[in-house]
Amino acid sequence: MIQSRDINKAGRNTKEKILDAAERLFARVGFHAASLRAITGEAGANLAAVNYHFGSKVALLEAVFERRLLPLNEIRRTRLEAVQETARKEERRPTVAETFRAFIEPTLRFRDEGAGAREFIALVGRILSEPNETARNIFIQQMEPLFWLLFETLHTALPDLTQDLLFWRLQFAIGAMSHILRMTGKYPPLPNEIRSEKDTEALTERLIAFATAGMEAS
Amino acid sequence: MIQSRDINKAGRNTKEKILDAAERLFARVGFHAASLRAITGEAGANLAAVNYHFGSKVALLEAVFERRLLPLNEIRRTRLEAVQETARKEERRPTVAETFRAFIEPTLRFRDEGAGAREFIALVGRILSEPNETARNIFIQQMEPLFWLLFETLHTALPDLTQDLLFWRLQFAIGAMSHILRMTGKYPPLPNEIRSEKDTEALTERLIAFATAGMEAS
DNA sequence: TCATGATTAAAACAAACGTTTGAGCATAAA
DNA sequence: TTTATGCTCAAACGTTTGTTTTAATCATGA
Repeated sequence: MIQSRDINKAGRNTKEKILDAAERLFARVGFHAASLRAITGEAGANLAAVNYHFGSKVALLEAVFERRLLPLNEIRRTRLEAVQETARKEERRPTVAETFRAFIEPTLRFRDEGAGAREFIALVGRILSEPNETARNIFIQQMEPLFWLLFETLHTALPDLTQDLLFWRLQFAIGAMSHILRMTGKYPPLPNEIRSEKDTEALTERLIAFATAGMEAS
Repeated sequence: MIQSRDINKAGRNTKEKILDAAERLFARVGFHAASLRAITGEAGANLAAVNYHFGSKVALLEAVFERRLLPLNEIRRTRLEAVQETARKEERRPTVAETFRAFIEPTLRFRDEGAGAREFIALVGRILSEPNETARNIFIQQMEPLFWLLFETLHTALPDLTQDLLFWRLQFAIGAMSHILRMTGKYPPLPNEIRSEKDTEALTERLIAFATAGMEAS
């Protein structure tokens, strides 16, 4: 009875299968357009299972976030603090490149930790541009402390920039990142002669280089 | 009878009021979430008027696009071609900065051409990240030739970049631009001590500087 | 003045949505 | 066995969606 949740494998599997399917569909078609019938259908579960296990659709979205965003944010927070700590010990300012690397590398690397993680990363990019406020607010709420840690680190890296200018340039960088996170597969107008670079590591380096140069623009 | 559409002022006003309201609501809540009842309600028109005047909801979206996107794209195309022409006459390569200026300046300036235009620009940013394919495809279809003109101009400006690298950096820049186009009002986690820079011209310069530096990153 | 076509109004349509209900089934504790 | 609990299931709930229909209203040319 106490650990019935762990013993009842059917129940646990249903809950996780719903989480997986929701992650996939939220990322692919957005929160609003992903119906509970489509989610439970893909999960092989009953329609009522969502409201039984999670309470509501938005609670399901929160659960999808918490399962992956908390660990991911923990990694990014740790790496950002490590950048600050290292720079402090070496009595220098953190560089913009290493700051962005601490943030971007774990984010894009997350894509290679299994199919579900890849869908989740696309979901992050998708939610950042969701028109629906309830969906976006859930995400922003979990993101805001990390955003300001990133902002603060960049501020010490670029002390000559006004906070106003720094804020907007960071928004540009976030826009660039979330845009490519959203780009799953056939997204852009497809170039035929251009080989689409799927390699995560190469894309990471390119994004870091782009964002760093943009932040440091004279 | 022949020009009854022009004579009947009530009808013309209804059609345009619907276009205005649709523009506003599509930008604010997205295509999917903007119901025809909300649109016609805000326009002060009857629900059936949309299907009478436009045929369907997606046709309404197309009409909203065509009213403003065609003139805007014409301006951007002309300016991009002028950049190429000027560089050719002066026997030099176009610069990245003037290329981006030709594209970004008309886009953001469009915001100051009345309230409706401002909503439309937000809509452009919104549609670029719409999960709904039908909505996005309508936009991409009208955008694609301009995208490749921009790509080609940047390619001559940066001949040392591989097409693959250029493509991705341009995607980064587009992501940055569409992100701020979407940022109407209270969008980002609001900084209190940071004065939000609303001035279009200043924002344009900042975006051009950021994108240019990113494209030219070593 | 009358007829005609354009436009609006109100109502209804089927479909899809999130959510709720209550019965049924399994398993563990008493 | 009996009781209780966790879970699944089919069915229905009331809304809301885009679209269609039918009748009424309006402006205009003959």
